[in-house]
Amino acid sequence: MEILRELKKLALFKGCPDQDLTRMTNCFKAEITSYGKGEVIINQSSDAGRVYLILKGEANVEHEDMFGNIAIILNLKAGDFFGLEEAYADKSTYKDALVSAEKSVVASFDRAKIISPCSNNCPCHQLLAKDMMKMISARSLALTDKIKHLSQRGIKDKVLSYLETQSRIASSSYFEIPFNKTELASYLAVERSALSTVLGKLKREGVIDFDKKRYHIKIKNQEE
Amino acid sequence: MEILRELKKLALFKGCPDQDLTRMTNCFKAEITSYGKGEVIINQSSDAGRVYLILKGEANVEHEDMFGNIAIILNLKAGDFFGLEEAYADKSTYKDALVSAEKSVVASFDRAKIISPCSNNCPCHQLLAKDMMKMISARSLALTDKIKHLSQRGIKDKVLSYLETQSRIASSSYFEIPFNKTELASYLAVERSALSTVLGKLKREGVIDFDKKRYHIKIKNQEE
DNA sequence: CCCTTTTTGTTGCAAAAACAACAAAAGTTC
DNA sequence: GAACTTTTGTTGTTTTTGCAACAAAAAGGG
Repeated sequence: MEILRELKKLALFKGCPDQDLTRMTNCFKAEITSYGKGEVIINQSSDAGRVYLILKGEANVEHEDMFGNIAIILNLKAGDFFGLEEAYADKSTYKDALVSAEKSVVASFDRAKIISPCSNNCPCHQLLAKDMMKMISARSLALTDKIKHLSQRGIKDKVLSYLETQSRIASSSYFEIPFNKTELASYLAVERSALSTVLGKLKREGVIDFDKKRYHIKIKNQEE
Repeated sequence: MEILRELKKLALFKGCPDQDLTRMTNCFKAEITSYGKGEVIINQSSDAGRVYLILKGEANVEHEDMFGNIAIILNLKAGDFFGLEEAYADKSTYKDALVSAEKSVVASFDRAKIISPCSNNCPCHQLLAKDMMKMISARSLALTDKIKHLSQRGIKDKVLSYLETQSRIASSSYFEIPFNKTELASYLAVERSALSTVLGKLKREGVIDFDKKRYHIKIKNQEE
């Protein structure tokens, strides 16, 4: 089965023998779908019946507010999930949309099977529960990081806060981000053209350098 | 024991018989401490060895950035925890501080005992695990809500987005928020005086009314 | 009740961001 | 490679926010 091959690549299932994986995917009613760039995987406000797991590519969690503005909340990569919080917190609808950011492959599972102990007594299910806990916790910490970026006073500080976090994640002053300039503006909740101006200034000042999605922090903020 | 009385009031432990509660609190090495307004319960960057549970009063999760600006990330009430994400995601330090927002009573537990199945086989421990999952998920959703407020274009939209969420939580157009104006500015990451101006304008326009920490949304944003 | 501290509202000014419109550059498609 | 689409940078104008300083109001503490 193709599902198996993809799942096995993820850290989440690395401890699972094939046999157990098959049993689990059956139990979870797993389904796999491919999406092209910009395709909506699941719509904002729709029924939260399934949990989604990115197998390949990337997807963005997006939110449209009452004025029609669309903000990118979070970028998800292979191994990341969507909808798990709603499942555990028992929310009946998603409050955000999941949109494929490039060609992607996404698995979805029956939410009820994921959150409650399986009657089939799947061997890896308990292990999985702990991993889920870890993933939700990591998500929560990531959201807190984002709040710190958004809490910065100006565009310059917002973007530097974000880039420094990305640099830390990559453990290098050279790194690639998952957003183009338009998407970055949406992620940081600022005007695209204003962001462009600020980035240009930072480049001219020699603080950072960038090309496409690749960035380089040349001078780090040396306080504290 | 005093601990018992306080714990029993929380939804988290409502299913637990006294006997099991006692066993658990011993097992978790529970400690209880009282704090006055403004007192630091746990410092940013300190070792993340314990998990904190608010028993009485309120506390704020605060973050100081490299410029010395302090932002209120989140307000915690009785029944809310701090440090659980770090425990499950295996982070060794807290990246934020926990500060008592008023007179409060806080329990703390050994993080290792909380996250791994107890060898004593405490009867409620498994039940607790599921509740933890629910709480972390709820936290994650709350952080996403906050990101939506911070993603709004101006102060006016930020504050209205926040107030509408609070109104929804209270299921009433009359509600009380946990922040004074200074704290609200810090929570929404805007200038206090600018917020004051905007709030005054919204009041004069008849959109909202407020007194101290009590607010009333008179005209709801009627789009979408 | 007086004194002190904290909170809140106000104002003028400077700085920054939003907005709009456009042009250049890069990427896609056929 | 020509035509089209998307992304990016630029500029000028308007609006908003940040900042600083101050005064009034409220809260807290002997």
